[in-house]
Amino acid sequence: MSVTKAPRVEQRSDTRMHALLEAALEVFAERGYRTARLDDVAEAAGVTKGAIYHYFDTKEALLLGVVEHYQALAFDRAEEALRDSRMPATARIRLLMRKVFANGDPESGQRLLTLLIGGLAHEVPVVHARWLQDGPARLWKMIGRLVEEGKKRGEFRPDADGEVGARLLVSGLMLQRMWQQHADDVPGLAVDHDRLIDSSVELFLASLRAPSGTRSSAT
Amino acid sequence: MSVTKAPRVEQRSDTRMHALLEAALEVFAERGYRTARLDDVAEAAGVTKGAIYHYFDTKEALLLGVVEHYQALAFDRAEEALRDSRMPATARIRLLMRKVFANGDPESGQRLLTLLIGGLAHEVPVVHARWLQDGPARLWKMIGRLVEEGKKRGEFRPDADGEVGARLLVSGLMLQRMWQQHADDVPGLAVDHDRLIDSSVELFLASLRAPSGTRSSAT
Amino acid sequence: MSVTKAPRVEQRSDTRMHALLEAALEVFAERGYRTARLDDVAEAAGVTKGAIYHYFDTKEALLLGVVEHYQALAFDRAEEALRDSRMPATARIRLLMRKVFANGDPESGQRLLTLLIGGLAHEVPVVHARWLQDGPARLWKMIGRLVEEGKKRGEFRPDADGEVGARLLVSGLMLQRMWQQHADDVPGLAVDHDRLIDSSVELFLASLRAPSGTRSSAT
Amino acid sequence: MSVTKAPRVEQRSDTRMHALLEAALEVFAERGYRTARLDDVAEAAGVTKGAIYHYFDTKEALLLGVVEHYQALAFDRAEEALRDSRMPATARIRLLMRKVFANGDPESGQRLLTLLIGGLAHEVPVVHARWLQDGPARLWKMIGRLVEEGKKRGEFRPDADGEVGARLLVSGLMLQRMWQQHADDVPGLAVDHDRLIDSSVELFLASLRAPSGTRSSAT
DNA sequence: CATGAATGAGGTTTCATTCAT
DNA sequence: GATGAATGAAACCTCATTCAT
Repeated sequence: MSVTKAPRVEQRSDTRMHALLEAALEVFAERGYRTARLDDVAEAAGVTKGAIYHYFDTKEALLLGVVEHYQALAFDRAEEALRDSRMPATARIRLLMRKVFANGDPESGQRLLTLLIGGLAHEVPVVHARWLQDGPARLWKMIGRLVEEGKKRGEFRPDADGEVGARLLVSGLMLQRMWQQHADDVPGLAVDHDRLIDSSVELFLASLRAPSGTRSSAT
Repeated sequence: MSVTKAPRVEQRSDTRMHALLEAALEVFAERGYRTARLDDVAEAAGVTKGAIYHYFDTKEALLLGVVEHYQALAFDRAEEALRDSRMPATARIRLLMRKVFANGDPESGQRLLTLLIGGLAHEVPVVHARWLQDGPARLWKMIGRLVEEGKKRGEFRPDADGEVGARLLVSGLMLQRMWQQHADDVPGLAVDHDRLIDSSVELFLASLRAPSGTRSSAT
Repeated sequence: MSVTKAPRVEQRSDTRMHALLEAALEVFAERGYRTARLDDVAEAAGVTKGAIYHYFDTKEALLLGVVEHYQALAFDRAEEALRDSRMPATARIRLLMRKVFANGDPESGQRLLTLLIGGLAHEVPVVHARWLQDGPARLWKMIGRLVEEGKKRGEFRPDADGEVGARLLVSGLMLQRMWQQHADDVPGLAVDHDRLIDSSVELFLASLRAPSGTRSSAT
Repeated sequence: MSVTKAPRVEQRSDTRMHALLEAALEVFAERGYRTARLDDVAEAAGVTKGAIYHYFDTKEALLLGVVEHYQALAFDRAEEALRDSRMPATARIRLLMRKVFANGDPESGQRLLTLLIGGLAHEVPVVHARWLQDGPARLWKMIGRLVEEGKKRGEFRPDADGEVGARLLVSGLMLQRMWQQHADDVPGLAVDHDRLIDSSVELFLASLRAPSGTRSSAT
């Protein structure tokens, strides 16, 4: 009997946990971490404030939970993209960026970024630093490695500063995406989401590409 | 006591005002707008909390003062860069980006960005939206116009998405600069400041450049 | 599961009850009644919080249970001491105090006192008043009666204020015992437990004793 | 002008401070430290809750302020009693106990004891330990020294355990006094205040006194 | 009987803003 | 103009108590 009891509890716990993470992302991104009240999170999750404390010791722990959860999701997609193929670096970079930035739910992606890039640096420096290292920095290092591969294969010119390029691509897309959340308030801010990603990636690739005619010299 | 007060009210006011703006930038950027206490600003400016209310009606008004002051400074430099020359678009873009991002006091530039990109979106949406429009968006539109010019002159290939490129350049550099403030806590985050700007600009220009061999091969 | 439950409900109930009382004394004395959490009591008793409510309606009821249980224990010993003998008052007082204060488990005695003398007065006035009446006051009245007996037999001088003396003896010993729990933190606080009791009783008796040689002269 | 400003501020500050200390003693003793709400203290002092934080960083700091303030007052009286005289030890002990326990405001004395003996041990161990050391323990050591003097002069018998006696006297009186606050709820608890002190001291002295007629014969 | 998730009232602490001096 | 004491509205967190399973 105790065999069947445990799973049920886990099941329920997991469901609630998940609901809390979603609600927290929503509210934190909407209001900002500091500004957001736990009451709001609770309400969004359909529970009362106190219930949150069954799952997270502290407001900050809840935030950390959110960050880790969604970061893991994003990198699962990212690594899947890289594992799948033995395509040219160019194609793999395109795929990687699509997987990371153009996921099914653009809303939640924007939200997370708004939350993470914004205020967190001051409000919860530890969480912020951790995210910076395990998120953006990790991503541009992935791209950096693909660029190196591409250079070896002669796809890219050997003198391009791929590291900085990768940083620019990642940071630029992130900030643009975050700002899209304010598209309504700032005239001229909105861009089509797919155009943003595609053009950015193509420009990035173009900036690295070996000038035509010099294909196989280099390295 | 009233004898000495009258003569240089304006003078003293301006000095105090300036001291307050500097102190506010410092404290807001250090602690974040919400987290920062007016007591701290007052202390940094060498006055008492109540005195702030002689110059600014509200904490938010103080913030707005800071944003406008430093934004004006940045765009004075920017427009000076554009007005000065009739050089090729390539060169003008280089100059513009240098003026905006590589100003004499990298500290204060970083600080301002940290403040503005960060939490402000949630905490003071009005100020944030205003800055977004008058700052970053204005800058990438400037660049966008230069790109159009360059296309007309044959410096750039006509099919490049200059608008998105300009956005990426501006956003990417801003976010990278902001993150540099956390270089100590996140291993592998630091980049040389000049390399960041130079490489970014060169890659941006490279991505727009007409493919070698075609066109007239001019710089 | 329901197969094993029925047979020894009573048995188990009593055991659980007892475990709860012990655990509650331990936790209440350690942390204080208010500060102590029912979770802690439950954990110390090896059950879950909810289970407590099968035995006690309320936290306060649990406390009352503890007080009555241990108070009864103490007075069982006390009355046994008095019933046993027809000795001189002096000897009976010695015996009484030993039974009450020098019981087998000095730990639990201290704990109880710590709990009862401490904060209870404010936190649970009803329980406190009840304990005061049925515990200390009852004890010093017992002693008072023994003193009266002693006076009649000429063991004690008739003008001694036995009532106040008994109060002083009881209160003094209780508070000293309670404070011994902090012997580690306060230098110079510790005293040997037996010396405390013996010396106190002897001094009390000496203070009552008829002056030598002046047996019948009074005042 | 600044000459006259400072004193006035100090003056006001001191007055408020004092009002807060009095109010805090009142409320803490009435409700217990934990149970007491800062709102109540504020109300009793005629200010709002927030104002307390101008004078004390924390609820605990306020408590510490109260303890130190009233402890200092009590020991000022005590030391004055000892300094004044070259009387026999017997007389000095009587005077000391009177000064400490029978001060002009029996209410506030009781209150303080109620606060200090009660719950503090669990709730604010640091403050409690400090008080124990600087208050009761210090007092019974004072008495202990007087007893030693009295032994040298032949006032007291040399074999009496003065140390334990002093402890008993101090603890007993304190606890009795504290309990007097509940005299209304517990029948038979009340004693006349002066009788309590006088009889206690006389019994204490009697217990130490050399048996009549055996002045120099020792043990 | 036992569990443990959920509730919700309550209290300390912070800080922008006001105002008498 | 400047001061700084006072206000009072939030917001996080705790925990006794309930109840469906």
